[in-house]
Parts: sequence; C-alpha cells; structure tokens
Amino acid sequence: MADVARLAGVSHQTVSRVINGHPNVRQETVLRVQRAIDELGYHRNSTARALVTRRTNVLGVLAFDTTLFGPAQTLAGIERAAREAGYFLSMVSLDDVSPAGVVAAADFLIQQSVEGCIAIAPQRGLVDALASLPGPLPLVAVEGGEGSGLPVVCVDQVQGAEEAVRHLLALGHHTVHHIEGDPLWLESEARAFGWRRALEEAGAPVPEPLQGDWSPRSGYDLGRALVGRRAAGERVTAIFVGNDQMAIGVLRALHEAGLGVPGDVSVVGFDDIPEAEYLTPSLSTVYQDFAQVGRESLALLLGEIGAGRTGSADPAGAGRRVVPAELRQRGSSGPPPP
Amino acid sequence: MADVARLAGVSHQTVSRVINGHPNVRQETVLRVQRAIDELGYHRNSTARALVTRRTNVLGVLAFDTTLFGPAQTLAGIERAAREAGYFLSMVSLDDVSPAGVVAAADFLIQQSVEGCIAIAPQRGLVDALASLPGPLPLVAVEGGEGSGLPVVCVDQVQGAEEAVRHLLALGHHTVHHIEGDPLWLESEARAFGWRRALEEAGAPVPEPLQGDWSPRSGYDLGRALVGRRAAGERVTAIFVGNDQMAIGVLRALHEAGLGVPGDVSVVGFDDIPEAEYLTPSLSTVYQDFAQVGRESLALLLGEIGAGRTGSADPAGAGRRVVPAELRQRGSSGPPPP
DNA sequence: CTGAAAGCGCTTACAG
DNA sequence: CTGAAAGCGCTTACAG
Repeated sequence: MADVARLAGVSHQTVSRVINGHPNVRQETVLRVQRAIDELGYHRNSTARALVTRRTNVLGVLAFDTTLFGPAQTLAGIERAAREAGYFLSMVSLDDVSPAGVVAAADFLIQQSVEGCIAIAPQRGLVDALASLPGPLPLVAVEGGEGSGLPVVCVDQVQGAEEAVRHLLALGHHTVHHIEGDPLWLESEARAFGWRRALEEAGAPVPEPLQGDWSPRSGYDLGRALVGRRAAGERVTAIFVGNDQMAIGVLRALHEAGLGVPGDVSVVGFDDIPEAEYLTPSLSTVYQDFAQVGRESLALLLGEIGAGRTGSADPAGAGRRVVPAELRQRGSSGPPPP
Repeated sequence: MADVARLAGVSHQTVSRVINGHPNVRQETVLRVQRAIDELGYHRNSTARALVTRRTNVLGVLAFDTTLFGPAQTLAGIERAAREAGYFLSMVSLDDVSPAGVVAAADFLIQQSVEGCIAIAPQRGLVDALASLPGPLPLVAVEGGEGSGLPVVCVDQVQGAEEAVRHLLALGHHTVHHIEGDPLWLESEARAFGWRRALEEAGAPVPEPLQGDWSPRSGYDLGRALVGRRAAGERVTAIFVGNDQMAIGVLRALHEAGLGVPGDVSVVGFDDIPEAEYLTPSLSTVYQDFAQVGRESLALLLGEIGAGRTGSADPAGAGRRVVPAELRQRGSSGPPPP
C-alpha cells in the first residue's frame, strides 16, 4: 500500500479510501491511485484489515461427513450463499461426534477468528456439544432438531415422511413398514416419527421398524429381513425407507427374492438422489431442497452476527426455519397385490 | 493477551512464548500463564499472528462442482489431510469455468492471503485459466491433465479405462462401445483415450463413441441410442460407460428394451459409487481412491509452499503424481451371448 | 529465563 | 478533498 501511495503521489490512507470506495476523493486522484494499483498488481492485505476492523469476513462450516449426499449438497448450498454475501468459508470436518471432538473443531474455527459458524449437525450428540460450547460464537445448526436452544434450519422431515406414508396408504396398503437410517441421526428419528404418526392417524397397525445405517448394504440386509418376515406370513406390501441409498439395497433384496416392485411390494425412499429417477423401477422418494437450506442457514447466521454486533439479543430466542419436503411419486410405488 | 499477562504477572511476550511452546521459560511461569489462559478463556488472535508471521495457515480449495461424487470425495480427502497438517481450508466454488470466473475465484482466495491453493480442475478451460494466473501463488491442480505446466495429482484414468476394456474383451466380446462423460472434462478425454487404446492394442474395431454429460439422464438417452443401433444390426454386446451414474441410466434403457445384463449386454462403469454394488445387477466399475488423491495433493502443495519459502525453485519442474485406478468386477459384466 | 522496543499493513477518528 | 497520528494484537530480534 505504501508502494502504491508513493507511485500515485498520495498518502497511504488516500489509497485506503480509494480501495474502500469512500466518497470524498477527487476523481483525478482516484484514477491515479487505480492506475498505480493495477501497475503494481497490488492486493489489499486482508489480514491487516481484519486486525483493525475486527471483522475477518470468514464464516466457519462444521460438518460431520461431507461425503454423504445430504451434507455435500448442503455444503454446496452454503458455499454459494456465502460467496454471494461476500464471505469466505472455512471448513472443518468431524471424525466423530464426541464432545471433545466438537470442542476441538470449534476451537479450530474460533482460533481462525470466524465471525460465525454453520454446523451441519445431524446427530443429537453433536447438537448437545454445540449447545454447551462456551463463548459467544454466533451459530446455526442445520438439521439440529428441537430443544437445543440453538437456531436451526431444517427440512421438514416429519412432513416428508408423513406424505410418503399417506401416499402408500392411499394406494390401498393396509400398513407401511419402515427401515430407519442411522439411529444416532436426528433425521432418522424425525422420519420415523412422521412414519409412525401417519400410520396412527390412519388407524393402521404400526409394525416394528428396522434400524439401518444409511448404507446400501444395510438396506440390503434389512430388505432381506423383511423378505423373511413376509415368508413367515407377515403382510409386507409397502416399505418406507429412510434414504435412497438404503432403498437401492432394498430393491436388490426384493429382486433376489423374486418379488416384484411395485407388483408385490412398494418402496419409497428419501433424498431424491439423481439416480433415483433412473433406477429400475424408478424410485418414488422425498425431495429435499438443500440449496434452500443453505440459503436459509446463511441468512439466519448473518442475522445473528448482525444482532450480536448491535448488541440486540434476538428477541424471540433462537430462530427456526423449516424448508418443506416434497414427495416425488415414481414407479416403485403402486397398489398392493389383490 | 495483555489481560493474561497481567493476571499471570508477566509480560505479554512471555505469554507469547508459553503459547508457542518456546523452551526457555521456567516451569512455574508456564503453569501460571496456563492457568491465566484457562481462567480467561483466552484464544490467540490468529489475525494478529498472521500479520506479523506472514503466514495465515490457510489453504484455498477451488472447485467446480462439489455436488458431484468425485469432487465431493476429493474435497473431503483434502480437508482431512489439511486438518492433519494443521491448515485451515477456505473453499470457493466456480459457477462456470470462464477465465474471468477463475480469475475472480483466485482473487477471492488471494485476497484472503491463502498460502497456496488446490484446484479441483477437471476441465481444460479451467486448467488453462489457472496456468495463466499472474502471481506466485503455489498451486496444485487435481485431475489437471498434462501439458499445463502445473503440478498435478490425478487418478490413472487411462489405466482404469484400459482395464475395464481388457476385462470385457477377455470375456470374449468382439469390441466395446463407449459412452463418454461431459466432453469438456479431462476425465472424459482420458477415459475415452484408454478405451480406444485398449481396443486398438487388441486389434478390436473401434466403434463411434457417444457423448454424455455424466448425468443418469444422458446415460439413459445414449443407452437408448445404442439399443437402436443394435436393433439396426450393429453388434453391441459390451458398453464401457464414463461414470456410474450414466451407467445406471444405461441399465435402465437396456431393461426397458428387454435386454438382459450381462446376458445380452455387459456394462462397466467408473467411480464405484457406494450404490454400485447393490444395483440389479451389481455394477462392474473402476474404483478411484479419492482419499489418496486428497493426501497426495496436499503433500505436493506443501512441498511447493516450502520450496517457495526457501526460494528453491522446484528442480524437475512441476510435479505429477498418479494414483492407480482399480477394476471391480461385479455382476454386470459377463461373456457375450453365443 | 524474562522484559522493553519496533513493526507487520491496514483503518479510524482527528485536523486542516 | 487530503494527510499526520494512533493503534488493532501479535512476534521477532535485542538486551539484560
């Protein structure tokens, strides 16, 4: 900056004014400074700027497993929203959700002076650890469930699950079986809750749910288990599966058992991965708008940061924004066999 | 820090020494400072530290589309390796690969004073734009192809494709058709090259390849096109598809046409997505070790940064590290019909 | 083993 | 419209 000032024949704070677009600079001076900047290929040192302004323009993202479909999509949505708002994104993954691990990850971000943090927090343990974090770091928990006191953005998992179940019941199935995702995840819980509620509201029997772990393998194993129950006489004609990957495993298990989909058994998944539409049969599922989740999270976080800066505590406590889910009916769901 | 010093009854630079683990501090002083730090919940201001050390400990990642399987996995691998090396990761996505877009993204990172940058650079245009970036930013291009002069880490796409094709030829197919990925991607190019070379080496005819865009939909459309060619009399018994998502679309198209896999047509994909093993039939494909790609990229970048600091230009020019691909034979590939 | 001094590159009042 | 001064919170030689 000193070099630019010298070359332009002004003081270094006039250079600062030009860079920051201050109004009170003579047009001619602005031009001279601009030219000097271009000539020298000068970039403002954001570190020095952050030191004095006490704003780093960096937001943290704390994620658990970004190789899974949902978290990866959410991360992309957040990144885009952050970039559009002029923020940098610093990312940390968690290897486990132990409180110690969460604290370490949060420290990593705090140490880097992030102005706030969005946690993709799909597990109860993670949310609890976040909620008990010391210090005033503005924080938003994506899929953080309820009751933690943290501001949360989430897809309406319960509603999505209910729609899936109602869709199957409306087709004439006497009940719907359920394969849950990883039991530690809040999304598993919420989808199972919606499944149960929809059954109860319809007065349908509530069969024992099966617990998976999101992986195609677990879907396959539990699909086989349901095939076994069916062979033992249980009426299994419709399965609501916690995510699409497990649903693929279920389809495989049904196929191996010689059962037609949807002729013998209907299957509905969750997520709407790009492959879902092109499976055989195409997979009925529940779509989640992750881009919207990203935008809402960022908006909520920026609101918190702004409130923190003006000193105004958020009036109604922590915010909560819910993005609706959307059932996509495809070929894997149909009426039960006569 | 001043507060800590006051509470501990030492000067602020003794606090600095304790934080940085300098050897020449009395044990008792260390303890007193530690206690003061804990009591005050003090975190070192990394901005101030970066300003004076001229090291931010931040690495940039520039990606094109992190919602795709490969880039998402690579990003996760890089993140993990960076964290283990004590670096923060700042992430920017590109909406398009125009030179202007790349320059803007790079500026965004430079402005944040990243010490170096890993670009997940799957397209020719992106690589060219990166190679012509002004300034001395240490840079590694993942999947950056050859001839750009940039240090590159990549999976051996050519070898993976060759293995897939040789596998199919060894099963007795007289040739192998190919559905390419997005033609702008270097991976498409490399896989098509390997496919062609393996055919030529075996003296097999080289049918006209079809151009997709990585999506299941394009796989489906082009699968139907191949079904059409087959109906017109062309001998189509084996298809090497540029990625697994398109392969899913191909399987669908074959199924709709009443063609059995692998009875009538064999299919081999690329990527080994988790679903591949549980499709019906399970999908033969080529596995890529993205975690390894992440580790190698980071190692290469840290090497560059180190070289830049010591002023030693890299002796043998830009580095290049190749991670082997690995064929996974599954149910979708078998001998041709008699 | 510990402290006083200088400076990293910027911005923010304060003068003029 | 522009410049001289102070200071953001650290680290790095330099003394002692």
